[in-house]
Parts: sequence; C-alpha cells; structure tokens
Amino acid sequence: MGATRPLPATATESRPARLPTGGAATAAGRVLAVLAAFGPAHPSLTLSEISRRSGLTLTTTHRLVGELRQWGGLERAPDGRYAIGLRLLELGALAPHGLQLRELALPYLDDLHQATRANVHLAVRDGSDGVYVEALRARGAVQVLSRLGGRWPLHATGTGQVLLAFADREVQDELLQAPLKRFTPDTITNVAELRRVLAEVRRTGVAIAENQLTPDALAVAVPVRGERDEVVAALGVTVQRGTVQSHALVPALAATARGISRALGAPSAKPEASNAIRASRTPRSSG
Amino acid sequence: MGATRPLPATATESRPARLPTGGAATAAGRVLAVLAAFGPAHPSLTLSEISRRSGLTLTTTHRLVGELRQWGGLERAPDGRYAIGLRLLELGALAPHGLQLRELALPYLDDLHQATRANVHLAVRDGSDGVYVEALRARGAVQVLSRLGGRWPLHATGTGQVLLAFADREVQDELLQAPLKRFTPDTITNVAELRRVLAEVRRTGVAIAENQLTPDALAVAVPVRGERDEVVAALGVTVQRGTVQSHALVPALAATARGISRALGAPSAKPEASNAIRASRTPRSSG
DNA sequence: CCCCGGGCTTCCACCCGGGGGAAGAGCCGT
DNA sequence: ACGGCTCTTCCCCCGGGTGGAAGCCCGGGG
Repeated sequence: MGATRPLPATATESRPARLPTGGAATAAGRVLAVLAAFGPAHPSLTLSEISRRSGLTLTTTHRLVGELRQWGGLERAPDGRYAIGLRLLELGALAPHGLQLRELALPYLDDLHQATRANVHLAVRDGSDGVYVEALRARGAVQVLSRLGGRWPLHATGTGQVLLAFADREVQDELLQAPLKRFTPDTITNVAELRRVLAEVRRTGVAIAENQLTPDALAVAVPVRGERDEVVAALGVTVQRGTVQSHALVPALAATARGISRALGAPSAKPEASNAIRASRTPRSSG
Repeated sequence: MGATRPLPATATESRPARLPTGGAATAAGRVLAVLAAFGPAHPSLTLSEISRRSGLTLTTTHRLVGELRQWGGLERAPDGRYAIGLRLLELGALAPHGLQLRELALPYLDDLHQATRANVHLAVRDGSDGVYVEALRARGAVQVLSRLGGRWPLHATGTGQVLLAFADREVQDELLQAPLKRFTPDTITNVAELRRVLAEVRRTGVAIAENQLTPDALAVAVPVRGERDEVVAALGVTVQRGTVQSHALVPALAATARGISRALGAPSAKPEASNAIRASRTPRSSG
C-alpha cells in the first residue's frame, strides 16, 4: 500500500549475514531450524540457545517456539528449558522405514538379544548416514553410542557398511567423494580400502567392523531384505572385542535377518527358497 | 483449456470448507498442519490427501511438502506417496519424557517381558492422553493396539488410569468434564465410577483394567516415580483375560517399576527405603 | 540502594516472502 | 477421443511475518 517504491534495496548492502546454522530463508525453514536446534548433544535448550543455534531473531524464535509448544511439538520443563515434545515422538513413530519396520522386527531382535547378550541394532539408510531404528543394549557392557534414533556415517559402523555396500551406485559415489570422518585410529578413511571392504561385504553378505566407531568394539552386520529383495535395513550386533569370535555370531545373525526378511515378504527368504540356499537354522518357531 | 470459468463452484455444494483440523492461520501452523495430516490411520498420503486433510491449498501444500522433504521430515515413496521421514524419528527420540525415559527403562521392561510373556507398556501422560513410550508385544497374542508412539485416552487403559490417578487435580477435572469415549461395552464412561476407580488406584498403587480398550483384555499397571517421587510414567502389562490372575502379575510389575524408579533416582525406591515402604502396598501375591 | 547484564516477553510499523488462482503436464480409466 | 484426477509451475498482490526496540523479571555486585 505504500505509494511508489523508488528502488529496491540494492544488493550491495549486505545483510548481517545471519543464519550460519539454520539456513532458513523461508518461513517453513525457520520452523525447521528451530527443531533442528535440538540434537543428541542438546536435548534441551533455553529460548536464547534455540535462537542462537538456529540463527533466528529472539523475537521470531519466541513466537515459533510458542506455536510449536501449543501444537505439542515442544514442551517446556519447569525450569524454563524447552525440549522435544511427545507429539514429535508420535509422528516419528509413523516413519515407514523407521518404527514401522521396528515394530515388525522387534520380536526377532529380542530373541537375538537374548541369545547373544550383545548390543543389537537395526539400522536403515538416510542419505549418507545410518539411523538406528532399534537399539537393544546389552545389560552389562553399556555402549552409549547406540541409541534409538542415533545417526552415524555409513562407513563407520557395521550396519552402515552393509547399507552402503548394497546401496545404489550414486549413493556410494557421493559418500566416497567427501572425506571420511575418523572416529578411532582404526576407522577406515581411505577410499580405496573402503571400496575393498564393501566388495567383500557384497561377496560374503556379512560386514565385520572392528574399532570403527569405538575402540575395542567388534560389530557384525548382515542385510535385511524387503518385498523385492532389495536391502531395506541392516541388522547388527556389537560386542567387546576379544570376547567372541566374529564367526560365531554370524549364524544367529543370519537366521534372525532371514526371519525379518521373510516377515517383510522377501522372495529370497521364502520357505521354499530355503532349499536352494544351504540349510540355515530357522529361528525358534512360534510356540 | 476452457478459458476462464466465470462461475466459481456454488457454495451450496458440500464443500469440505477448510477443515478446522489444521486451523492454520499462521505460516508455522501450516507447516504443522501438513505434519498433522499424518497419523496412525494415515501413515502415508498423496499430495492431494495431505492438502485435503490439512485444509491447505494444493499449491501451498506442494511447496511445504517440498521443503519438508528436503529437510528430511518427509520422504517420498517410489509410488509418489509421502510419509514421515527419519529426521522426525531422530527428533522424536530426543523427547525427554519419551525415548530418553525408554532408553533407561528398556532393560527392565525386557526382563518383565521375558518373565511374564505379556504385552508390556511404558506410558507417559500428554494432556488427556497416555502415550506409549515403549510397547513390547507378546509373541503369540498379537494386540495391535499397542504401538510405540500410540496415544489413547487416559480413562481407557490401565497405564492411563495410573497416570490419571496421580495427575494434578486440574488435569483430572479437565478430563472428567469431557464425555468419556467408549471403546468396549465395559469401558468406564461414568464419571462417578471413574472417580471411584481412581481413588482405588491411589489407595492400592495398582490399576486393574478389564476390557476397557479391547474386549477380553486384562491390563494391570503401576506407577513409575522420578527424582522427586512424582509419578513420571506408568508401567503396565496386558494379557488375554482369563489366562492369568491379576494378582499374580503385581509382584513382578511392582518390582520392575521399583527398579526403573530407582534408576530414575526416586527417593522412595532407594535401597535403604525398602523397609519403610509406605502404608498399603498390595503385598498379597499368593492367591 | 541503584545499576547492570542476563534472559524472556510484548508491541508495532514496515515490507518482503508466501498464498493461491490459473494454466499446463502427465496419467489414468472409459 | 474425452473427462477426471493428480501433480507441477508460474506470477502478481497482499497479508502475515519479521526484527527493532522497549518493558519485565531475575540475580549479582558495586
């Protein structure tokens, strides 16, 4: 409604160059930037912290947080700090490759957990990361790096190596271009070596990762297949290195993965297909 | 392309008329309306379905869905349908009363599950609903109504009755004002009766719900306490009615709840407090 | 005491990004 | 071929969002 506007501000004027983190030029992006301020390292934040981490003005943050809170996406602790609300948990549970998959797989994972007494993971791929859709921790050996919803680069975990090995070529190339982050002295950061490992995983159908993400850890993982025999997830166990031979874990792991794959409708895991492959021990049938 | 259509569709036609569902006057609200279009009954939606369910224009929906997808909050299946993405699972896992609590409680729940072979639930209160933070399903008796992230009115579940019984007065009053939804012929819908039940739950520390949410189901639940002995969650098991005496489940349930409470730092669950358990504690386990 | 520096909340005028109409591209079944 | 459906793109106008500023409440310190 303002009369004539002579000149739009020229580009020479530089904006304060906000948003180092959020990159939220759009309104929807600002909402997401608020949510993205939260993470495993920052599960609860004050208003100003959200503002700083999201790169938004305090005012804007205040309003957005208010709306999110009213909606149930955020909740406010008595001390005034904000945290993720149950509404988002509820939403997240609807992820088809997430908790829906988990729902189906849990009984199998439970059996595997009971049988091996190891940390059990079910992971799916999201971009260049693996996300834990379920993580059953061993009672004694606490390994804090395995949380449901946890996210790690594919090259640094057993399940991730499986997911990467069976991913599309594009996905692999993209990940192999960027530098591979190192977590331990033994983390594979050499592209050529990683390619070799992936080929081996494809050949054997098993990934064996030692000390990749955490020292003194041994991870063994196998693929889980879906309706079209595509790899939809990876099943893995992690134990303290030296306590178990990696080979000893493979049969139970393979059997469990097969059970889940069958439940998912994978052709290669159908009962009649079991003859073609070598006799594999079936998981404990329902009793 | 018939030029311009001079007449807009007449209002007499039954037009969905901007669903109040979303109630999105604000930009942030529109983003949330898109997310809210998803639910247990609608885990995957087409673009137009999202548009209709959220009450947003197709154009707006299109853009918002695009942004959400780019961010990772939504993902698109090969058939073009949209579903919740892993980013939201990741976020939801950060809910302090949600999966953080779950993380700590899972080993205990697992033991209880193994011991009782029943459906095991850990629930927290969100408004007038209980939300399942964990749900371990019994192998045989599939009870589909217990999913992680599931949300049910407090009056209709065992865990809900516990949460309601120990909730603030305001919360109780608010819930007791609205009509109580009926799920089965036995669901408590009478306010006076519910009050009586709640008083009993407070007295005994145990809720016993029969056929409240699903027919032929028996649910037994007890409170889980936090740092200041406040009730932070409810632990419950559900079995087929007639298979087990409700009393038989109480000891294991109470022991498990105590373990979780202790892990949470509840004073009343500290080792030295074990002798001085307060008043009536439902000691009778023999029947 | 007042001042100060945090965090949080509210208010308001400007203005830029978002909204949605409309048109077009696919893609069915008929 | 048609009509009906969904999805995608384009673009102008306007209304809601943005952020500056001021007010509020705390706790600490001079």
